[in-house]
Amino acid sequence: MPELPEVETTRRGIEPHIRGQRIDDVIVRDRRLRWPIPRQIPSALRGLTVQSVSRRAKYLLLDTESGTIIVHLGMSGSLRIVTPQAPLRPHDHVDMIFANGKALRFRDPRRFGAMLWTRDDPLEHELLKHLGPEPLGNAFSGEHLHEHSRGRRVAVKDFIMNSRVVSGVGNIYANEALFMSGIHPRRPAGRIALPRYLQLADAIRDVLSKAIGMGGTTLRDFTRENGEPGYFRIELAVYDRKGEPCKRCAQPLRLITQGQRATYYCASCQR
DNA sequence: AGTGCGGCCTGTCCGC
DNA sequence: TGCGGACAGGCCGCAC
Repeated sequence: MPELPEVETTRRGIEPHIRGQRIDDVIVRDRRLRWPIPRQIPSALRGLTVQSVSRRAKYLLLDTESGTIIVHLGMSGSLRIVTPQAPLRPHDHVDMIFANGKALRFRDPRRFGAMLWTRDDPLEHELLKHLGPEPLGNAFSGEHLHEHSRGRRVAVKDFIMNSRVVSGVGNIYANEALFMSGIHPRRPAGRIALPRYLQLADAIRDVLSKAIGMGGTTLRDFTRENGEPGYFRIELAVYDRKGEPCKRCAQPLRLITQGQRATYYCASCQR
């Protein structure tokens, strides 16, 4: 479900409610996520104060004075600000109760998400330390993509979805960015010249920024911290539009499979 | 080293 | 109406 814009939308939504707030309690109803929620999480967190909510790739980092809660939403996770009395829905696995009377509620039907705890630098955590540059940060560029793709035969779509190359580019936005830059998703990454990578990097930045500005994309079930959907869906040019006319040339869009993921593209605009 | 899969889970939708 | 199968926004870990 959530890609980088949806995670960033969540971060912006929850931070004002929990920043500076003391954690009074943590209720774990089901610890079976991708990795089990550590047993010490409730006792370790009780009494700590959330200093800030930051993001690295699709990981949310709730920083406290003595450690960091690492949250990943996986395919179906969401975080919402509720009152602790709000009725529970299925798959509401965790509540963090704050001193201001609000609760941060973690829901994840498919349980591909994660909630972990580290007292060390979270960026050095095994899950985060090999991540490539942030696509909206200064270290990401067309030159970076060009340099790291030399000699590689992997399809460019899989290449930009590799989190060691650039972090946080998921399936929807990979499809969109390749359309925007006119690159065929199956083209081998090593056979794309620098000017096209400059365009692709621009497209990745643009599509992610714009989606964040619109509160992310809601296809099926993404909801923000307040339960609202994201509005970027109406801007999607190719994703989930099989057979519909290309917005540029009106040819029907195609759907193929790459790495067990859906790829949508225009066969005449993308080469 | 780079590449391509299988697998983790539940919910939903589609065709029969 | 019921049922099986395919599919879904992520990503680790393994075999080659």
